[in-house]
Amino acid sequence: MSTVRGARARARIEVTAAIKDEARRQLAVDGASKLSLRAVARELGMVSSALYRYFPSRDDLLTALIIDAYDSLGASAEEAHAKVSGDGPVRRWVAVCEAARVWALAHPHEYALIYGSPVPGYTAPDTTVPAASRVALLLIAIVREAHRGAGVALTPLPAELRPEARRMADDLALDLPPEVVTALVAAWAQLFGLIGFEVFGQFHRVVEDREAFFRHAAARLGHEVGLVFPGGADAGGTSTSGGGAAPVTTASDRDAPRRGAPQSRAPRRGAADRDARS
Amino acid sequence: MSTVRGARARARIEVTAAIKDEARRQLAVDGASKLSLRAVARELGMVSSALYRYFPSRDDLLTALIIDAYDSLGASAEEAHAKVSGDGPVRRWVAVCEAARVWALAHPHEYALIYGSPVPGYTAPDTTVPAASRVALLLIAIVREAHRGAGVALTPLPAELRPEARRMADDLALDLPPEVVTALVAAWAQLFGLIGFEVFGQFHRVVEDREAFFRHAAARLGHEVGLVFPGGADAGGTSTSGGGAAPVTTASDRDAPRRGAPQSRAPRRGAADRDARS
DNA sequence: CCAAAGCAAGAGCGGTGCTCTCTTTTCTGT
DNA sequence: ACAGAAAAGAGAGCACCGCTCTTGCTTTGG
Repeated sequence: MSTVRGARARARIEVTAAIKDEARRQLAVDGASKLSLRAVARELGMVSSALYRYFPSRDDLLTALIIDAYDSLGASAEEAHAKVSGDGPVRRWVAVCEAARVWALAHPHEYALIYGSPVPGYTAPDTTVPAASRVALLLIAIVREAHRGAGVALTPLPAELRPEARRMADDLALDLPPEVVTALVAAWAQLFGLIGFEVFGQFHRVVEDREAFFRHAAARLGHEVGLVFPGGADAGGTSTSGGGAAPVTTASDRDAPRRGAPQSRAPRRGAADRDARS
Repeated sequence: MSTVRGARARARIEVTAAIKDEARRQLAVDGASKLSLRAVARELGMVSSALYRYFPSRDDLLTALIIDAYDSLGASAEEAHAKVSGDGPVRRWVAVCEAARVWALAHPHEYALIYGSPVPGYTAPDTTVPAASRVALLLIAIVREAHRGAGVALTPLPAELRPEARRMADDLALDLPPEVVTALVAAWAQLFGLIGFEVFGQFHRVVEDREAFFRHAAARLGHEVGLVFPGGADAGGTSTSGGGAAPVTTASDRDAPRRGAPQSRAPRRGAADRDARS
């Protein structure tokens, strides 16, 4: 009953997919705000009114594209994560961040659709929530596992933020300390700040080697959420001292004890963290 | 030069301002993509074609609005900075960040215009650059002064990033070490990541006490660029040691399992419902 | 004072999202 | 197997959009 529900049902699925494909194609050319039902219909050889049999309005088509974009991004991130699932948390964290960046650069207009300015007069329905959460859930899972496994390094919260931090911890991941959850939410937003600036061209004439820059920034973000850098390499294997964990030099700031011996018994391929990729 | 150049010239200036005002008003209601020259003209009691005497196209009107928005944001930030110019670098840093956030929340559509998805088919002319740089220059100035004064804490860079970091340092602020410039650029993007997520509704049902959250995140950002926290106060005055600088305590070390085993990373539906833009 | 320049108005072009009606095709219950 | 229901396409039409071009009127500077 579920497989072939008749020629009509199958045709509907196909036409729906064709509409979304053509819409996505136009999206990549003209951007979301120029998405035109008539143009899509024209390209598909149908008449504009016929599209309304499939999507009751332009906004509904947009919603479908948004969900697809979230899912595409989420799938990319999950796939990248799965590829390094045996590695340490920092590496997994950076892998997910990089996957998000790569996806965004490959699909700038779809990225704009989901993380850019909201389309005015349009509010995304709750149907988008599960798809939208995938990357965040991945990040949470990485940090949670790091916490469960090797432990995470905590940064104390100011008093004024403590109740809110506890609330967020309750909402999002009950088994993580509020300090970590707070840092995680911030890192989540900051990650897409980095990606957005690159995709939207704000780094034009500012950052040239954007891949290296992003990798470093993502690693710093990972440190910020408390992931412990094994073996002492932030990202290069050549940095001094124990990891990006603590500032190292100049005047005033003397650093605090790191957890774990800096160089002792790299549990796994610590230092080569990212050199393997170049 | 701007003295009375005849009634006609003055009228032109006034009408131009009136058009921009009305356009801004519509922007705040309907958003950038719904900006309609005809509607502006209608509201102003003129005919649509007359507007083209003042702005040769819709995009040129948009450019004018963009520059105004950058300038408005920049002025807000500079004003906030001036108000705390006697304080330490962290305070000034956070003040500028908060000013940007407050401005963005007060002018969400103008914020979307300058930091949201770029309008497709529209590329901002170089005329926008000076206005767009004001906030960044302010952040640079704060860090530079902190560096000259109390010294900043450095975070070592990975080898692969060093050439690029040096290049950025040369471009942006010759008298700052590359490590700081790199962190500064990252913090700049991350700051607008935080603001953007809040303005665009990504924090809906995730962060409630957004002001406290932002203040903390901004302070962490300040630390990340090497600002030294005086007296150990993060934002409220309860943090230990030399500032939010270093992780202080570690989380559970309870049964750290051997990490060879592929643990299921059970995402476990943890009440994680967030809303994308609303 | 008068030609030149600036300006408003109107008509018009091709485009948009969307609705309504009418016809054709496919599915389904008896 | 067939009639009725449901789904789908076609086309006309509405009100809007950005933008262009032509036609007159007003201001201004030499």
